[in-house]
Amino acid sequence: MTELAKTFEPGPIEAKWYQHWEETGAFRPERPDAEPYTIVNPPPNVTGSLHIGHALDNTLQDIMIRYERLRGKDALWVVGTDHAGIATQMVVERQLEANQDKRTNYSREEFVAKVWEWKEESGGQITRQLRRLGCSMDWSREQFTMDPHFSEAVLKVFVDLYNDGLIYRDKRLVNWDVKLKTAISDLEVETIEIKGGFWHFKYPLADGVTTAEGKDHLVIATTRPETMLADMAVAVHPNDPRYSSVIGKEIVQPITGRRFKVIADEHADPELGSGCVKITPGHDFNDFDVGKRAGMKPAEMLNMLDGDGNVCQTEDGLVPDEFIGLHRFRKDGVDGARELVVKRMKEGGFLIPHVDKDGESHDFEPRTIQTPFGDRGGVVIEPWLTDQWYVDAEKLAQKPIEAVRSGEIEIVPATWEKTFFNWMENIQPWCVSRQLWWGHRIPAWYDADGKAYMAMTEEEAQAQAGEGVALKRDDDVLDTWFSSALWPFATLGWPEQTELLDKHYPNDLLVSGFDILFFWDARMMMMGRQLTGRNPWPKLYLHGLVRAADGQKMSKSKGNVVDPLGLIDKYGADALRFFMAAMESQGRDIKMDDKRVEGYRNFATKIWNAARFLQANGIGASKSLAAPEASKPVNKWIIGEVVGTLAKLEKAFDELRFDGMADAIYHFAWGTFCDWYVELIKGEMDEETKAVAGWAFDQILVMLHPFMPFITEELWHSMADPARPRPYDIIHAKWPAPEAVVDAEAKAAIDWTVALVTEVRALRAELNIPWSSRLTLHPLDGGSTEAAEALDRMGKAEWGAEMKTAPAGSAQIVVAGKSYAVPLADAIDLDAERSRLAKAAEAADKEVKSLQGRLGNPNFLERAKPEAVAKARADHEARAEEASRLRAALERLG
RNA sequence: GGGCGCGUAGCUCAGUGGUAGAGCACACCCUUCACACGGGUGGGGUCGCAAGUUCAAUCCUUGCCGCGCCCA
Repeated sequence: MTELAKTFEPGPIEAKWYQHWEETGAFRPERPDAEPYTIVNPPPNVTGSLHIGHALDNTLQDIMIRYERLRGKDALWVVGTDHAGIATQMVVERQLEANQDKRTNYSREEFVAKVWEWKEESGGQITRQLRRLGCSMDWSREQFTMDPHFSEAVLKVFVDLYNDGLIYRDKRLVNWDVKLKTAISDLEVETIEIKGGFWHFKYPLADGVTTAEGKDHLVIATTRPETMLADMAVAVHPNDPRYSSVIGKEIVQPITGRRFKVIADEHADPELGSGCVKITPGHDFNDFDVGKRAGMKPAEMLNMLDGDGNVCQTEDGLVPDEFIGLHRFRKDGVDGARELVVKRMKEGGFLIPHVDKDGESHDFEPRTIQTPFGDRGGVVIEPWLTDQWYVDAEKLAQKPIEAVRSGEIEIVPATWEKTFFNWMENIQPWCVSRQLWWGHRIPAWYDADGKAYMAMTEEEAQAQAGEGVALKRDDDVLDTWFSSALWPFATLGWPEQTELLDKHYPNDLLVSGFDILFFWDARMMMMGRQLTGRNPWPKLYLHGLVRAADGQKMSKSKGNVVDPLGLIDKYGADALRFFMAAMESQGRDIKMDDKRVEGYRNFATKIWNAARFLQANGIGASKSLAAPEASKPVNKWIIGEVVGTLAKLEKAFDELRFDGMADAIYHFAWGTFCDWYVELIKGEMDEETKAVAGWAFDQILVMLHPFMPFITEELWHSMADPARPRPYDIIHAKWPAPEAVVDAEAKAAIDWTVALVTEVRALRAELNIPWSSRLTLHPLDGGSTEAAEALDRMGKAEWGAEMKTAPAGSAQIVVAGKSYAVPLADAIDLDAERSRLAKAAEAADKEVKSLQGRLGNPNFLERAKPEAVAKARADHEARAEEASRLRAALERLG
């Protein structure tokens, strides 16, 4: 055995073993004939660094992988990074900006080359950090979504889906980010409430027409007055009697002079404001639908903004010159189109002021507006009319919906299924084109007439178009999630039918945060079913968020981000991992709690010191996988406890109850092995005991290994005799197989010993009896006098002769219904002893009373389950016995 | 407005149709030869509120109050 240092220092041990594992290829040993077990890691952004959420996500996966590896499976944990289109492009653009440079100073090829350069130098920081956490992924097959084979798969998927009619080009409103100048997915839009205004305007009716009430105008209200420049209709509800006479009549827009119709549409709510709504189909999602219903084609819809969100001339040329080039609304303290529109309308007498409750007049009514923001750019999203590529998500969603409904795919915890169905059943077309340079460029080539040719290469496209036809490739790239949706199979070689793919696809489990259920998980299901005909995995485990100690979401802007590497430096990776497991109860968010991490660091130290004790007593590595032969109750008992713990642990693994796993191993190792077994065997170190102790400790190491890989590997080796080193590392050890059962007799005996020792200790503590004074216990009614050794060592007490009555000046204890007198030579504190006994008697009485009440109720006897009645009877008898013993003891005391 | 979840010891969280558990914190004792990052012993909860179902409710149902998240 290698002698252990007095204190456990995680740092050097972690570095040593991780390097050893990686160098020896330990993360994926050759196991060609073993049953496969596969998890793909959610690929972190190549720009990312390890945050606490990654620590949780990856710890849970590593626990599963290490567990299955110990169980002998060919465990493969696929790892890699994601090219993260927008995020990565932003990083490199910011770098350029820092040097007064910008992207557009370069050609596309030059810029993309710069991004690659950045990726090689600074990308993938996170993969180094995952190693600090002890994650055992297969680094030898590390992937990147822009790798050649992966990129080829992406393009193939695009072409195939297009040919299957599942991808199409369409002119629709998209969520346009005016800062990043690209379309983004509706999932990337965050709705935030901001303070805004609600303006009311008069829209004059043309040609002298008046309403039923005799008005020569309609009143419209809006939170976005600037869009007036592209208004194309005013809508009223078809059943609104106030306006039925003006439907089909025309409005003259005061600023542009544009004439357009009053149309009937149910979108106009008669209860809301005046009941009239201005319609700007090119700049509002609702209005777009209204416009389509009114017969307008997307191509005819007016657009008044450019990609930067500045006013441009509309197709009909009616926007006054003074508006052209203005920002959509006040920006950087400079008024924009919104402010000028209000000013001109007011000057023209078309603004209806808002009168507040104090009778004061204002241009607008202050309101809280639900406003869409881009989650990356951080600016207000503009609904913008553009040509984009769309995936027919509705069709692709069908199979995954059925798979989850039928149970082919299990979502854990199941509460997420409702959310999943709700989204999948109302899924919108998925806009997959992005106006970026970094990413998978869309494999579409256009001829002069705008006809598109889909092909893997330009040559193929040219062949389709015919010789001599001038082609131009689509400038856009694909949404990053489009490619990461292929992760479970393209990382294994798909579309080639490789051996790896055959063995490891479908995967066995996916672990992700619930925040990417739609972004990623659902899309893997869609792509998996469509492209491979199979579900990517049968089980999806969703965990929550790690929150700051006060329950707030962690964010850089709040400055409450906890760095997992800092926690590892302070407490060790094993402690952080154990914390993550222990706190992960299905679905709940985890509140960060350093004290708890510290507690698990202490747990690691406890294990460390237990190993030191065993070593000092000549106890080393076990010689067999099965439990050694045992004759002594204490040894039979601890073997049975291992069996019980293993059962609890495996059940928790089966149910993905990480907190249950942690609880089982923690309580066995500390509460059972260290607190009782080790104490009980002190001074009884015969060969049998040494063998059992060494075996039991090995079982702890192996069961703990998935949670605390570093300390267990270190102790695994240091427990071995240097002359006979372990035949394998613990990472490749065999999962416990005790081939033993719980011995009920031994268990009863040890339980009794534990109760005895606990009673004696309580007596000492409550009566303030110093450990220097030895006690003698006299049975009063034939109670057992076993376990003298334990009583001596752990209670500093010994058995005395049987007595009929307790002598004066005795304290008394009750163990398993039998009384013992404890004569105290020194003056006994009678009051303390009396109150101690009275308290115990009262507790027993209270329960007796409650059980009596239940048993006295004929309804209970008749209707309750027989087991419940039997248990109540047994409990009543035992507690009544105990109560009477305690009362008797009290009486004897006088 | 729709959906989901949560309110259990001072704190962070488990849990079960038969009168509640853990860790931390707290109090007292202990430098006992593995461990003070330790050992021992305790105190502490009308399980958010109200009704209902039941022999029995912290657990099931409904309503209310408070908090959080997602979607429109």
